[in-house]
Amino acid sequence: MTASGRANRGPKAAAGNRAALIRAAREVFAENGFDATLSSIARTAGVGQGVLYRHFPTRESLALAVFEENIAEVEELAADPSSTVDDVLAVIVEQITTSAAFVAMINPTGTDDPRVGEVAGRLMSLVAGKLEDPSQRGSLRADVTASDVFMAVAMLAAILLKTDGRSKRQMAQQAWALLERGLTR
Amino acid sequence: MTASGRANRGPKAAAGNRAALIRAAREVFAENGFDATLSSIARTAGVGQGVLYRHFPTRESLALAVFEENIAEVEELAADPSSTVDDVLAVIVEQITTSAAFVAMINPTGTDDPRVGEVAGRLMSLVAGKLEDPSQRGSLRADVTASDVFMAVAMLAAILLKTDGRSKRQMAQQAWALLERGLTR
Amino acid sequence: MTASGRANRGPKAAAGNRAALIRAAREVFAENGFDATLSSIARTAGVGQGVLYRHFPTRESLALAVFEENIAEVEELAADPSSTVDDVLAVIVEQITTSAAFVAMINPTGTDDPRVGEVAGRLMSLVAGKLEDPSQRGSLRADVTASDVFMAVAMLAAILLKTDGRSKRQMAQQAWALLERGLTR
Amino acid sequence: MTASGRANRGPKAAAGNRAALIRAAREVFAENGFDATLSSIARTAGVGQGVLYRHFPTRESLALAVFEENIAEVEELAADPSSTVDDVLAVIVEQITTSAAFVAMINPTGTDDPRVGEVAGRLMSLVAGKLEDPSQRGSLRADVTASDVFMAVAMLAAILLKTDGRSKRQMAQQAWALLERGLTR
DNA sequence: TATGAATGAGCCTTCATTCAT
DNA sequence: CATGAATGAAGGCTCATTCAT
Repeated sequence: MTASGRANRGPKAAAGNRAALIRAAREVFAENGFDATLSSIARTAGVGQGVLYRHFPTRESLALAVFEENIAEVEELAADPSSTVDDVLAVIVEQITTSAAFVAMINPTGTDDPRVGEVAGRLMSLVAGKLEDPSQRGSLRADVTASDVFMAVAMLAAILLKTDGRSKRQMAQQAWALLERGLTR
Repeated sequence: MTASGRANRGPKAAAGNRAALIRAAREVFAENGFDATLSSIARTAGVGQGVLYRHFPTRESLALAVFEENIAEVEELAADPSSTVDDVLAVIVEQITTSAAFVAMINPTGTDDPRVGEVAGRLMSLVAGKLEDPSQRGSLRADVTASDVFMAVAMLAAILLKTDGRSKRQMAQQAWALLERGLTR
Repeated sequence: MTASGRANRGPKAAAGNRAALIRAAREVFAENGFDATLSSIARTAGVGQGVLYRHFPTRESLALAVFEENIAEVEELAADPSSTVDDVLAVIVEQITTSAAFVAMINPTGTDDPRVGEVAGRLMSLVAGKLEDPSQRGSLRADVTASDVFMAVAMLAAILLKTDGRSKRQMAQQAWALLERGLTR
Repeated sequence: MTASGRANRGPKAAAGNRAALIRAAREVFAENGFDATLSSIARTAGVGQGVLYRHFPTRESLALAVFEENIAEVEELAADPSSTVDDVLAVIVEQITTSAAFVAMINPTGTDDPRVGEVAGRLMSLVAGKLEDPSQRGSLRADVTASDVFMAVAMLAAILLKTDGRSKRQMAQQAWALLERGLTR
């Protein structure tokens, strides 16, 4: 006989649990910031603590998983040569607005996990690539570098992380308007 | 039940302790953000927890003390009608670069202490006042509001908070250059 | 960061821990009053602080658990229409003698937990109900109210709380004799 | 030069300080119960912590001092052969109602201070003496002993200690009415 | 002798992490 | 493999007590 409450649904549930954890993490991170308690994530996902740790031994690895879905969307868009940096940024800004923890990745600080840097690097060079092609550069000023772009994104993320849930949308708009002005003409 | 490690250095130490606490707080806030642990501040200052609480009953009162001199400098400069918003911002940016937590004050979130809001408000209206006078407006664009200005400052602070000590100066320059471009023409 | 002294005895220990906590709480409450430190209860039970909080998130919930069986016994007896207030009081007095903190419940002061008031209210109206029926009133004087009865019980409990373990039984007898005389003819 | 705020008023102030401490203690004990913080007493008295400790090395010694004034009044009354135990009790009840900490003495528990027991004993034999003289016995029943009397007083005190300041007077009346009935016919 | 600052122990509470079942 | 209880470290805060001045 297994534990008590929820039954052990066997190996088949593993994939589902993983997905549920990612979904829960995205939600909880967005709600409470990147330093939300791991318990709350497990609870939201409807799984035990152990499952969380089995799938994601560290907070970063979890964030990474959350982030992978986001970066997939960004990379897909960027792969399309007809999209501009403006378009890519629009997506990123939208993602950050929804789930501020997305940033904790883009602006990797205080973490040792090398994969985090790797992912950030991937995004970075992706943008750098587009910047080099005038047709994909969008409205960004000529002297703006990928580093500038990421800094802008990081600043947006950082401020959203400290912004109350209700005001987030509005703050995102105001802040990005300012940053965009700084990046474009 | 008392003294075991550190000796009681007597009342004479009071002023020194207060100063040490402020110094430590400035350092720790800058390093770890406004939500650094008070214990770490006490530890850094080399005093017991009690001393911290005696001098600063709340986290806010400590922050207030830490930034008192910063604020004084800003207000002094702003009082001079021949100074522009640009000048004021230059000073603020410099202060933030040195001690990033200055912003936690300017962007008061999650605090009930009315004095914090009061100080933030003072700074805010100080800038607002200067913005209204064309001769003190400096190079800021016509549609830029005090709220925009503070948001920019908050973003700078937020990113510096996540920046490694050694890179701070450089990051501050790059970031502020971007933000300034967003605020000015 | 975890385990060092006591070993993790696993989930199987849960029921045992809960019981140990209740036992410890009963003992410690009786010894030191309702404002005993929770740490001492955890220590007495031989569990970590966390376990205590997991099982009983608040001091009140612990007290409630402690006195659940006491209350049950009282209510059961009271439900029998052939029992008198005298009988009910005899049981309560016996319980108090064993575990004085029982009263802290009956005389709810300084708590916001509605369940405590609810339980106290239940006991109170239970006695009040019996008082209204002459056949169940026992030997209590006609002008004695439920409030008088509970005050008497509270006084007994209060004094037992300050009485040394060895003398408790005797003190309980002497005190209740006096109080009973005050309540009856 | 002395410390900072209040000046060192020299040896002459000693007596005054002692009196102020006693007055403050009586007030604070009555307000917050016997476990009020010593700091609050010193503050109320308008003296430093050190002075409190100089005059009263222990909480008990302070209580003792507070009590001495009370017992003086009681002894004076009792010395008058025309007064009855009823009269004496009336005074004690009044004192307890005003300053519940008075009890902490009468029901000496959890203290090692021998003087406390001594004082309690003095009061006890004083009452015992009056009980032996029918003309001073008042309305107390024949089988009531001094121990019963003190137990009653202790119970009153104990319950008042847990009673909210505003309801004290009323509670005292109700409780004593009950106890008195138990002591008299 | 008085002052009041300093000290640290101790309680409360929350969580990351482990591990028996 | 999943569950969820157990553990204890850590941080916040309060106070009794000491002691330099």
